[in-house]
Amino acid sequence: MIQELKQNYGHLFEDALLQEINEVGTFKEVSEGYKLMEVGQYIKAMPLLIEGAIKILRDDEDGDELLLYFLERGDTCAMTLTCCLGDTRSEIRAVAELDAKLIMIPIEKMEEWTGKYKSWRNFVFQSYHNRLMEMLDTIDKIAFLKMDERLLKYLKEKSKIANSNIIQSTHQEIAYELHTSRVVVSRLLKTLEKNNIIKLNRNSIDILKMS
Amino acid sequence: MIQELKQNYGHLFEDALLQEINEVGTFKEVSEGYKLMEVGQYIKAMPLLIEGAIKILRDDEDGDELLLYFLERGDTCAMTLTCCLGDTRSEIRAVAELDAKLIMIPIEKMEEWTGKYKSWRNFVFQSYHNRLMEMLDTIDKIAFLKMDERLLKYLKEKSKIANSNIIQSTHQEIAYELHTSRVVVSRLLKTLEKNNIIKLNRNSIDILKMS
DNA sequence: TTAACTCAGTAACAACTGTTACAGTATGAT
DNA sequence: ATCATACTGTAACAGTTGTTACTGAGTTAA
Repeated sequence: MIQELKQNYGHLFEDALLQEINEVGTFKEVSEGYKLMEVGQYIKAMPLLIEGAIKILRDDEDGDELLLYFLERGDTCAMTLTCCLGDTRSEIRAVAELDAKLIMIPIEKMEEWTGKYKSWRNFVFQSYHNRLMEMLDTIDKIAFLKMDERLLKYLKEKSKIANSNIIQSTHQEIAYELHTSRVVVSRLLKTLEKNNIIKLNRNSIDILKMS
Repeated sequence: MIQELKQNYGHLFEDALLQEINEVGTFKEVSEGYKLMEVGQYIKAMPLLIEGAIKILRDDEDGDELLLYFLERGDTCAMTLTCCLGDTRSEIRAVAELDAKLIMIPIEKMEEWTGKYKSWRNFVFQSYHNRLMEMLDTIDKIAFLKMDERLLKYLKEKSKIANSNIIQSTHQEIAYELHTSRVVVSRLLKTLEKNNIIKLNRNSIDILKMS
């Protein structure tokens, strides 16, 4: 495991810390769609993402959902960090967007390392910072943009994460993540296709213009 | 200053830290409406709120705005924390919601103290946690609630912050903070009045039912 | 090849929100 | 008292989004 760790986090952490991570961390490999975290679940470990992508979703009590943001290589889940402190339950749901490789750190180490390693502390602060910025961005989108703009941004983000111009999703799946209905998504996608921005196929969408 | 510091933060921080805060912090008293932070401004100090309340607003490029959340006694601004790290500009606007008393800490101390004092570290983490939870709450409101529910929640929050059943705002001011139009606010408020939930006056609203 | 199922396209309509316009009332300044 | 201004109420309408219903085209399994 140590080589993948060094590759992704070597520039961030000092050797002693990398050594400790290697000792206490457990390697985990999950496939696309794997549920890493459910709402209400207690958090026992903190993930360091080595490869792949994870999507973070917010659920409300009526079963509605909304995509908050994606995590990529080098990221960790700030929600996990934050939950460790209060020993509270998860407020969000985490699902593998792509096949992913993770190192799971027992939460007891969290506090120990924040005192011991400056690099760890900075990593944690930086993670909080990134996540707050993502949340702000999410708020901007739902507060200030109309559905057609949100949809287009969503498609571009998905495309970037998957590193492909082809998005493998049904209209229904997109509707869930944007918290709207399938019919609305179909309608807006059709308009995007008419404007030669995308091409629609069954179960997939080609992005033609990345502008 | 030391007595107000001890009163509000004495249970959180050890004496040595309180002493340091007292030495390097500067006391600041501002009145309602005072702009503590504009978008794009560099951040030179971190505020510890002693008394009063501060509202945190998000602006978009078209001059539209949206209320994110309120800070109260004992809170600090996580956005400030986060900006200190990257030496970046503020992403938000902060305005005194009520007359407020603050202690301003030079940002150089931030990192020094996170290494030195466990209580400070925990305070900073807890602040991040609280702010992330507030942001989640804000997202819930704008994503899952209709305008009438958002309006009612807004009124109740304002009332709680001001510690009064009377809200001193015009419909236009409310419209700005909810990112909608004055006419929509007037319309929905009228409906709330018809349902005996509020009473409307010029420049103020009485909340009748707090349920 | 059927049958069952999933997915996408479309129309018609409803609900909610945003916009424009105008009227009336309260407030404060001169 | 008069005037200008700020605030609120209301109507009429437009635009966006959400809902229901139905159709037909792919896909998969028996």
